[in-house]
Amino acid sequence: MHLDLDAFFAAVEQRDKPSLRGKPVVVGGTGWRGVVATASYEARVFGVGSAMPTAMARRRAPNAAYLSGRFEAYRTASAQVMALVAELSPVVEPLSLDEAYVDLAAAPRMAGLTDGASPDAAVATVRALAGEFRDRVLQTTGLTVSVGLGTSKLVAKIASDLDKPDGLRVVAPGTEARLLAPMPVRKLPGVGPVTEERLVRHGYTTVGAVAAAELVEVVSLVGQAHGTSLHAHSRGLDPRAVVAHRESKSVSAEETFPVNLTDRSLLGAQVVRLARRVADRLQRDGVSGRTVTLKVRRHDFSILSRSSTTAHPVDDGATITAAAATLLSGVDVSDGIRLLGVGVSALSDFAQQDLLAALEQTEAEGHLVQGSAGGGQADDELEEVGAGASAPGAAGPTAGADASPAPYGPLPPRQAWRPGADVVHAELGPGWVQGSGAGWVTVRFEGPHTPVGPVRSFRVDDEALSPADPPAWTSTSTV
DNA sequence: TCTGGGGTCCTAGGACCC
DNA sequence: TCTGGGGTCCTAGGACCC
Repeated sequence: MHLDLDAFFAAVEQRDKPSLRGKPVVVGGTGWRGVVATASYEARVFGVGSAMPTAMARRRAPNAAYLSGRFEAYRTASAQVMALVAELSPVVEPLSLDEAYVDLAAAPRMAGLTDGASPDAAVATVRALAGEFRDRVLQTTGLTVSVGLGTSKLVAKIASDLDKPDGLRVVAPGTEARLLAPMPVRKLPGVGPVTEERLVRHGYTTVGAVAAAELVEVVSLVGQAHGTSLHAHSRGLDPRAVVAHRESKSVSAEETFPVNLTDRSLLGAQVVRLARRVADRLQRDGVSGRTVTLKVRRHDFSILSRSSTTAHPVDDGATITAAAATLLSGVDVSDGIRLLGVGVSALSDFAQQDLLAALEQTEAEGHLVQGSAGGGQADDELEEVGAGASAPGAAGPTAGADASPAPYGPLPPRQAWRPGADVVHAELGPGWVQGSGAGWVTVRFEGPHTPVGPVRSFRVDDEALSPADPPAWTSTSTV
């Protein structure tokens, strides 16, 4: 089974904000350089879609609500759904906050039905199971989910898209190739704009056309690995297993600036911030990595990357900053830098290493390893890799004090008063930010279980107004 | 209209080793 | 004396996904 929450971010917003139900809602970057993450179905009518620049969306749907997103609320809703998924089967592969594969062959309810002995019974059982699951998701989260079921990941994923939104589709065993054949090649996961163009240019417009081609022909068009899987997928074949626990292979942070940057000291300060974010997450996850990568998007939108690999894994901000700053020093920034990114890959399990190193050291020297939080590397390693840390603004031991001034331009609007954010007023209670600017915040006072609420405006520094946690959504059904 | 942020996987070339 | 073939690791770029 493949499941996919419908217009997930926008749906959570409409659930929690009664005044937005039935209205066009766009979640994503709300600044000049923002893009759309999710558009509600009402917004899609206007031609607004994912990955579209927000500026374009505003032209197409000027009356939509533009919200910057509340990831805490999305994470909570996602966790609730994933908990329900876990009741179906122990083998679940999450793809993102709103998508997952479930191996129903490992589900208790399917015992004895997946050996092909009785396809009809299997289809019936699977349909009932999926239907009940969808009911439970709606009941406990207030969200609709589309599910697809089939004999492989490929088929399940394509199926979940067919009856969207709020859909349930089962593709019976043996009917896969027939279902796929008339579809445009672009429908196959892994076929993007470039591959589509290449295939269509050679006459392969439908999945069936690819299925009828020789493997060597497909491989010659799109490459060995891609060609092999594409050819199999076109025939409805997909041997990939549902993998429950996938180790992450890289950790990165990147940021597009409001204006292009050419000043090296400003860029250096950004490298420090990004490296610190990456280090925090590495330490939180208990991993470290040997390869540090600097990503640069230039004024013309082209991307350049530079990487360096060290002998020992690193996870601390100062070391990652030093490596990234050295990489940046070799990049021409004179034409303007639009985005910087810092990443760490070639990850290894830090926690285990840490434990071992600490144990050895304790035994050998009779004291515990000292170091930064989560850091347990031998001191000489840190010195070796960190040597030559001459990054502009490279944080020394005083790092952590977060009182640094904004590195460029005017301060952005307070995080707490971004459009869509949850707030609470001392007298008027909970609400959410409709908009802010010119020293004022506009708040609508309503919650997931209230009627559409009233709007009031306040000075941005009004002490009665403060940021709030996302409102709790409680099941309305008693079934 | 002017393009986010977090990832994965693949390819190709060069260095190096046996 | 000039040269094979296979393998690993690293770097850079690119397609694709949500």
